[in-house]
Amino acid sequence: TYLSNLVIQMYGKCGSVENSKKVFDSIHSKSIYTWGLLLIAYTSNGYITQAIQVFDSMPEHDLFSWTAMLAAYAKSGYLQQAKRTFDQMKERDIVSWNAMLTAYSNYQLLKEAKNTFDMMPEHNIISWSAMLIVYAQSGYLFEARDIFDRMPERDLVSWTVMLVSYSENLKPHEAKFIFDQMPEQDVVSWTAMLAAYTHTGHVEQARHVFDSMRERNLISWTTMLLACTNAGNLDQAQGIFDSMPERDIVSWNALIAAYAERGQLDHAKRLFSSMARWDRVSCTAILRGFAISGAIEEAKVAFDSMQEKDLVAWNSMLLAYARNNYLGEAEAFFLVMPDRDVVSWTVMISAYAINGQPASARRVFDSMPEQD
RNA sequence: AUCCGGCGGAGUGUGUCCC
Repeated sequence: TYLSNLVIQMYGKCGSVENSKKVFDSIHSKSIYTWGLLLIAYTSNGYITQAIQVFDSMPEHDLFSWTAMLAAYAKSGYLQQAKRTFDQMKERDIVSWNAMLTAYSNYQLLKEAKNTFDMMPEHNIISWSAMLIVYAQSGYLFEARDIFDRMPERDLVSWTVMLVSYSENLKPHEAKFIFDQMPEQDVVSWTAMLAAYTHTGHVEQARHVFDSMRERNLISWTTMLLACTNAGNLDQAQGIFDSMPERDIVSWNALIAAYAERGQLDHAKRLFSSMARWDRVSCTAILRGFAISGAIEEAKVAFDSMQEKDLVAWNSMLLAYARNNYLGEAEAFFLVMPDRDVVSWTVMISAYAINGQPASARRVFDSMPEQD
């Protein structure tokens, strides 16, 4: 059983949840600890349905399983369920409080995050970091900095969070200042610094950071690739891509999107067809390339080929119709969309407005449920 | 034998003056 537990955990960490389950099933006397391992195998690989099943089948729950379930709900987009789980807990420790807090932080619910923070019996470095993030992401950079200054202790992660906060608010110089002050740096903070320059179009500095890194991983390489594409240096980006020691679907998608955005469909298609597999980001990127080139039918093919379409994909297809003056198709498409957000409405309304049909624009505008 | 079941940090796709 000792060994079996280890094996469940090992498979879980490798993403082989089926194997975790097999080993689990082969164990006769399952401890709460064993149940917990299977639960984590599912939650950490995004299998929310199976996680719920395991949770509901467990003979008893401890703090670990409650907290794991709470976090799993939050990560899968079920914030209400996460909250309900939290409320049902008989006892809570700082980890479960933090899980609830970071859930709110991830959903950018500043008020709820702050309430949770204030209600917690104690705080640790993770609680402070979560608050820092939610303030920074809500645009309250000064408050975020204040939290950083008031934190009782800081570690590598808190320093990096502060750096990223400046980066996300497009303040690369402040980010660099933090970077230079950090007691130590690792590949994550280096890459965050690289990203700060990338987002703001400082290719030279990005290049300098990249060249100074003593360790690089996939993410660093992809960020450098983006620094080139953002500056319009697609040849350099391709060069980076070609010299990457390894590539994953994100790096492929990044380069495809860059070609697609500039209407370099031949390059985009060449890459796309060389990929081992596609996800909805790849498909949406190539869709956009078709749309920009006016190849509306091929765009639709790309759209239809997507396994799971999200709102971004739907909006991209809507925009493909709208930008190519297929207004009738656009509205028909708009009406069958399973979901609409402010982007969908904006695209639809401006499609009519740009085409000199203010009455139709107005009609769509007035049919919006909430006019934000 | 420091770590070794639950919480925090970096990369890809959609609209938004003008261009």
